[in-house]
Amino acid sequence: MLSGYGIIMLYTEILNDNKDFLALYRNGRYIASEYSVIYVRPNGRPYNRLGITAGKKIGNAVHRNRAKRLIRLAYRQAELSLPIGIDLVIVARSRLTEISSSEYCAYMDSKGVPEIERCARKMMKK
RNA sequence: UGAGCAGUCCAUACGGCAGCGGGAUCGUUCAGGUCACGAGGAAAGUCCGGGCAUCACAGAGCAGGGUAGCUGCUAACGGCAGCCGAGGGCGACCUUAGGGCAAGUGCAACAGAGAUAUACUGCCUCCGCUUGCGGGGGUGAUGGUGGAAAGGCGGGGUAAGAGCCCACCAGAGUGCGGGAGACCGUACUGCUAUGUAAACCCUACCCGAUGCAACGUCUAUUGGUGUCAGGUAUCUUAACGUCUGCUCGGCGGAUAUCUGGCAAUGACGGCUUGAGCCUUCCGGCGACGGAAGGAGUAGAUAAAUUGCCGUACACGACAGAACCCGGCUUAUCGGUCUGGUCACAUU
RNA sequence: GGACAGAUGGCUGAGCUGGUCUAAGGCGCACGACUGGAACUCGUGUGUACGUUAAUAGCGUACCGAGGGUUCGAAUCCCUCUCUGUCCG
Repeated sequence: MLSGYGIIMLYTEILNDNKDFLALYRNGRYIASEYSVIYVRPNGRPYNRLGITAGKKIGNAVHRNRAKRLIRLAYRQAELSLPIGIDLVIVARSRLTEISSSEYCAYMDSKGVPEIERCARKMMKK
């Protein structure tokens, strides 16, 4: 239903309200690595919501754009294997600009997705 | 051949697969297919100048801000071009906030006798006597200090000295000649005037304020808030509000309360063809102007150009549009071409 | 995106109508006094780098975010950058 929106394909909307970001930072679970920090929280909706943060620390506008692209790419590839009905915020870290996209996709496949699933399941039970 | 100077242009290229943004079109009302297009020379810093929009417009003055050789170019500029002066370089050429302290005021620490006017050490002379001291006068050459000591240097002159006089140089004024002008050249006069205006200031010229989160249209909720209109009560012709900060002046009577409308939220518009770019010709030393012809859809809104693979080489820097232009400044791996200069060699 | 502020020792914070006499003052730190021992209080000292030196002493030079300029002289005035922070109907 939201495919016309572009960036994200199937079940995902863009998260763009500052309140939602703050709520996730406070109440969500997080998975940290040297490339990124992923915040997860169930939202009780029939679709997912994704937010990306690329702060000033990462570098100039070119580097920030690259970080966002990499995260979007990785999310798109991992989307089908994710549970539906969660909010995600991915915060980029400065190491992310130094690696290639395949490296980050591999990380998401092997570690990111299972961790997100685990966190989501735990919080759903509550 | 080497060194160096000034400027122009380019910003890895090509192919394959997957993907993104708005648009057109097919299809159908919702998936999707097809097509072409899709970041920069600085998109940056926000340092200037405009366009555009809203507010205010009877204006006038002061304050405040900016610019600073001249002539031009331009929509405009603190930009650019040419020229002048000063400084640097053998040279091509480069640098230059470059009006006025000779209108007034201020400041100039320390040092030094003395800092914008003086007399410590001196030099000369007169008087007195205890004969190397005291007093009067002349002088600003000498000594040291300082960023700066009353134009500089040499000669004449003198008791000693001094633009007191003379030559040359620097500066000022006046006349004449040249130039569009900044200025340049020259003659005479006069006898000289410290630095600082990126100190106040003076002179000339320019400047209304706010910025696309401007602003316009539609729309949900109306409790408070703001604002506009009307009613009621109170106070009065001076206050208050507003017009840029102030003054004059103009406009609105003001405050409280009640009723009604509007605003916010969200969406859409503003949003991209523009003082635009390229080529040729004409005018101009040039910036630039004119004419003819040609090419050409970035317009997002947590924000689009990417990921992977292959080939080639110089192994790829700085860096991402957010209303739009003209500059300036700063960052930048390198490459390309053009025009001068100097040195050496050969002819 | 736009409009504005600021940057001074380890920390805080004056100096910003240029002057050479020290970059005030407070906190902190070190040492000493007070005490049986501490705290409080009082006193003295205390930035960094380089050079000199046997030397941790003393002396000299430089440094007020960075780099230029004006000036005899700059923390102060002017210009260009860097960084930090604030505001937006």
